[in-house]
Formats: sequence, structure tokens, C-alpha cells
Amino acid sequence: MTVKKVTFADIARYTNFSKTTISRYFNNPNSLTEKNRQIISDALIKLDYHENKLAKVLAQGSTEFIGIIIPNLYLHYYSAILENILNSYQEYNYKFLVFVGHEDINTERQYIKELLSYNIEGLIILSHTIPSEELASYKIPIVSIERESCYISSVDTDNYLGAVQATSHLIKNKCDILVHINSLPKEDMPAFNRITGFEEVCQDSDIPYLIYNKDLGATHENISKNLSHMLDDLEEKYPYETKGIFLANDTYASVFLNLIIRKFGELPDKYQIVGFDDSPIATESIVPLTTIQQKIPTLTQYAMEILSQEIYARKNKLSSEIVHREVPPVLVKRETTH
Amino acid sequence: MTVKKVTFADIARYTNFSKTTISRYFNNPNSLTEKNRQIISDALIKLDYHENKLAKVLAQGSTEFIGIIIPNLYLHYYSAILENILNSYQEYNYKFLVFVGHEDINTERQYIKELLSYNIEGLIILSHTIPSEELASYKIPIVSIERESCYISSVDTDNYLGAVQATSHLIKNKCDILVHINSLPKEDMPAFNRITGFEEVCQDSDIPYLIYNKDLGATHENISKNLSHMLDDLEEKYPYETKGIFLANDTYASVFLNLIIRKFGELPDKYQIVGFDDSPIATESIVPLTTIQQKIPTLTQYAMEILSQEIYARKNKLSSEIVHREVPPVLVKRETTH
DNA sequence: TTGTATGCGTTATCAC
DNA sequence: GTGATAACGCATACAA
Repeated sequence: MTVKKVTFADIARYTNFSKTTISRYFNNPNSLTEKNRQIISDALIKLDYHENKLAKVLAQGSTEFIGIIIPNLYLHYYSAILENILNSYQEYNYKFLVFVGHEDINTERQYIKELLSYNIEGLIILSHTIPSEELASYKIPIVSIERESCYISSVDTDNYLGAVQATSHLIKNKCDILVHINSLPKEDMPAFNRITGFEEVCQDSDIPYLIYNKDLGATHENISKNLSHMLDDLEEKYPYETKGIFLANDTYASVFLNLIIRKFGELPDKYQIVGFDDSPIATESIVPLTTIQQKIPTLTQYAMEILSQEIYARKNKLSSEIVHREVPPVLVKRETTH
Repeated sequence: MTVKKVTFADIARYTNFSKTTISRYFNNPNSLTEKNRQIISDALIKLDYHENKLAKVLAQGSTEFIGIIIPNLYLHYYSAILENILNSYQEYNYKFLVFVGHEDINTERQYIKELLSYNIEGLIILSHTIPSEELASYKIPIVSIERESCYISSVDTDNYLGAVQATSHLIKNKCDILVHINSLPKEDMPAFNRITGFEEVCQDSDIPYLIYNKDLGATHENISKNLSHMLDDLEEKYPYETKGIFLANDTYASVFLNLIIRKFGELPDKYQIVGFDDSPIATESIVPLTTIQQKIPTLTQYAMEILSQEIYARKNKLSSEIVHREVPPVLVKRETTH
């Protein structure tokens, strides 16, 4: 232990009340007389009392802790989600214990175990290593964001709709060839629907299309190298056609845009580019990117709503069903498309 | 309360040991016989026991909680710091309760109060609203990163050295006029030394210099507009000179670079640009930015070292002195300087 | 090696 | 309106 803290016992001794009365001062003040309330109030200041929520938790159960496991904070998308979740404190009063997953399943299991030992009331999970079936077996309120979620509640962007918006926009802009660039998302991930959506719209349109779906690597150098090869390939196959390129995220789109500009000195009319996310780079790139905006505040708001309802249901031994909610994204037209 | 948890009492009843023996199984297993250890081990699994660290905390004191107050997660710099701090869990086993400050002093005071009520063992603070003198009055181990820190321990980048490196590099590259662009940092902030360092090197060099130090705004639009005016101003005053521009961060540098390229179609030899931070945008911009790299892993490592030492000292009632540690940054030469 | 009794700082259940 | 007492789940000093 460190410095001895002032407790209800100290206040009780000082004021000649019982600990019970001090407790009531906080939890049911109307049961005290105005005068006695004042006496206790003065004593609290005089003795410099500070509340101890851990003792309260032990006595009555609810920690107001929520655990978060997020893959990384390197991608702006994840940082933005985390920031929005943390901000919900103002509304829900939950405190957040945050872990960064790093895609290692056993590490993440250890994190969950640790979180459970602190009696978290719920868990928000964005990392994708642990199957949702296993997560469901922990029997705590849980909601996922943008990951596989067969057995747990989830909030996802409507990726299919996003891809439809992007692809339709490129078609409307009279592209001769449609291209989608992605980086091997797993089929059970919501983001996989960016491929599905693209493909189905293309097939309905009779416009030729091409999908590059391969691991682009994690570093800027690798991403740049891989995208550069794709650009060369496109130039070789379709030198004169207007190419509509829909990339899986704004980082890829920005790198691709830079490659084009370094090659041609400008963004030629025969290239149209759509990214995904509307992360800051979309605004800050040399030519502002047309992109599919994910509604991050809405995503996190829904996640907190679902989670707090599940927590409420669990406390009151009500049953609660798994909820899957999708948030429609929005096409933001900027300067990389006509 | 929710579902009834299995406790030491249940294990004790089941195995016919006392609660004390069960406790010892965890904290001093060698004091049990191999056979009894096995009996308890089996019972734990059979009854599906899960540890309750909150009860442990109440009984013995240390929560292993550390509070973090960070201004935002929008800037990659802060996300990167947070990610590194969170990762220290692997080494130190501290759990982190994270709050986002948003530059409101009363909100942040409320956060600290909440954190204290959960008996955090230490606090890491990056937001700058609460004066360090007030922070020191909370009498808990505390370390700041890149903020005013007269009365508390701190870890900062050596901003002065960073500015010296940037400015010297521009001088070595034969710039005729040196320019620094900043956004009104407070004088007691470590980042203010980027101005001091620039100015002193310029004065020593006899090369003319110029400082634009004004609020550039928070949105990309405002930053862009303000930087655009500065670019016009420079073109008017120094049309033929080689201009060496040192900007306060990579975002500004990237926006400035884009303005130049949109104006001239390329980065002319008469412009040399140095940013600060080495955030991802420095690598990903259309011309990779020369920048001053902040050593974020080192910053956070030192912060955790200092904090854990202060926590150790406090637990053992040792005195501990305030420590101010500076981390030298590194000049990363890329393509915006010769 | 194991058990008893007590404490950690609250809240909850009865009394009065 | 107020108080005594027993929880909450674990750790620890002291006994045996």
C-alpha cells in the first residue's frame, strides 16, 4: 500500500455518524437531514476524502469497465474508431481498458482473460484473429466492428453498398474499363463485400472489368512497388481506354495517384480514381480523392447502443438477441473523378 | 450482480481445503504438496474458476492501472504514442485506462478524478490544459510527454536539436533565405524550441530568415489557405532565391509541398522543404519529405521507465526526484531537399 | 504444510 | 433518520 486513504470509517469517526450514514450521504442523500448533510459535507472536505470505486465495485458488482481490443492504431481508421468510442464516456460513463491486438490469437486470448479478471461489463472487438464463435463462448456482452461476427452482435459499414456506389459512379463517368484493387480480405470479413459489390455491378453493366486481389504488403515501399506493377500492366493492356480504378482504401488510392502523377506529370483524364474510408489522406493528397466515406461516428454510436443494451439485459437477466447492424457509407466526390 | 462467479470459498468447499490454501495455490504454490496442488488444479477447471483481480486489489492494494490523458487520436503522432504505450503491457503488465482530453480543462479534471477513484498507480499525460503545478498536487506518479512540465517528470523530444538539424541541413544545401512556419506554440511547450532552434542557427549563419508564426487553423481547408498565402508572399519577396522551408510538422510540409507542385507542376530546385515528426504522410506524399524524425518508441519507453520507477518508489516509501528526459531526433533525408 | 481470524472500503439488510 | 452487522472475494499475520 501507499499513502493511507481517508475512508468512510474516518468520516464516520470524525462526525460521530456510522459508516452507513456516510454511505447514504452519497447514495440516498434525501434520507439525511439538511443539517447532517452539511456536517458530512464539511467533514469530507476537511479530511480530504476521495471516493474508492473499487471498493464500491466489490460491494455492488458493476465496474463500468469496457474492454477494447483493436488491431493497431497505425491505420487512421482504427484511431478514429477508438477516439469515438472513448468519447462515449461523456454519454455512457463507461471506462475503457484498451489493448492493441497485433494479430496474434494467443496474445489476444490473454488480453481477454485479463479483461475478464477485472470484471469488464462488455467487450468491443475490432481485431479479427479470434473466431466469433469462441468470443461468444465467453458469455459477456460483446459487439464487433468490421470483422467476422456470425455468433456475436456487430456493427459494420455496408461495404457492398459502398462498392456499388463507387463502381456506379465510375460507370456514370463513362469509364471503358473498371478496375478494383484489393489486398486479399478474408471472405467472412465485411470488407470482402467491396469485391462482391464491385463485381456484381460490373457484371450487370457489360463493361469489362479487372480485379487485382493480392497481398500488397504492409510497408509503403511494398505497396508502392505492387501498385506500380499494376499501373504498368494497365497501361500496357489499356493504353487509350478511360480506366476507372476503385481501390480498397485511401492509402492505396493515394499511392496509386502519386504513381500516376509521377508518371504523367498530372492526373490524365483517362484515369479516374475512387478510394475508400475518407481518411485524412483523401483530403490531403495532391489531388483530393473521391472516396467512399465510412460513417465512423455512427458506427461507434450504434456499437455503444447495442453494447449498453446487452449489458442492461444481462444485469436484469433479460434475454437479448444478437444484432447485426449495417451503416450505409456515402460517396464523396472530389477531384480524382469527373 | 450478474451470473454468480465461482470463488475461493467454492473451491475450498469442494476440495475440503481452506480458502487460505486456495489463495496459496496461486501466490505461493511451493508451500503445497504436489498432490494437493493437483487436487486444487483439477477443482479449478471442474468448477470453471476465473480470477477476480478487483478483489485482489482491494485486499492488497496495487491495481496495475495507469491512466492516460491524450489530446486526440486524430494526429498520427498521438496515435503512435498511444499504441507504443499500450504495447508496454507485454513488459510491465500495466492496464491502461484511456481518456481523450479535447483541450477542456474541467473535463480533464473530471477524468483525473475518475481515474483516481479507480486507484490508478500512475498517470501519463499528453494533453496541455492542466498546469503541471496542479498535476503535481495530486501526489501520484506522473510523467508527461511533449507538454509543459515544470513540476512533474517528463519525456520530450529535443526539439531544439531537431530545429538545429533541419536548419543546418538547409544551410548546407545553400539556401539563400531560410523560412520557418509554425502555428503559435505556447512558450512553455517543448515544441516552442523548434522556433528558438531555428532562429538561433539563422542568426549564427548570417543568412536572412523569416518566421511565419500564426494560427493556421485546424481544418485542412484553413491550413491550406494560410499556407497558400505564405507561398504567394515568398514568391513575391524572393522570386529567384533558393528558399529553405522548415515547417512545424509533416502535415504542414505535405500541404505546402502540394501547393508548390500545383503551382509549378513539380518541386523546383529553388524550394527545399523539411518537415517534423516523420509521420506516414512524410513517406506517402507525392515527393517523399525530408523530415525530423521523432523517436516515438524511445519516448514511450523512457516514459514507462520513469513512471514505473516512481511507482516503485512510492510503494516503498522511497523519495523520487522529478526527471526531465530529452530524446534526440534524427534528420531523415528524402527528396524534398538536395 | 495447512487453518483461523482479520482486514481492504464499500453496499445491503435489517433493526431501532 | 440512523446504526449495527454482514456481505463482496481475496490476502496476510499468526497459530498449529
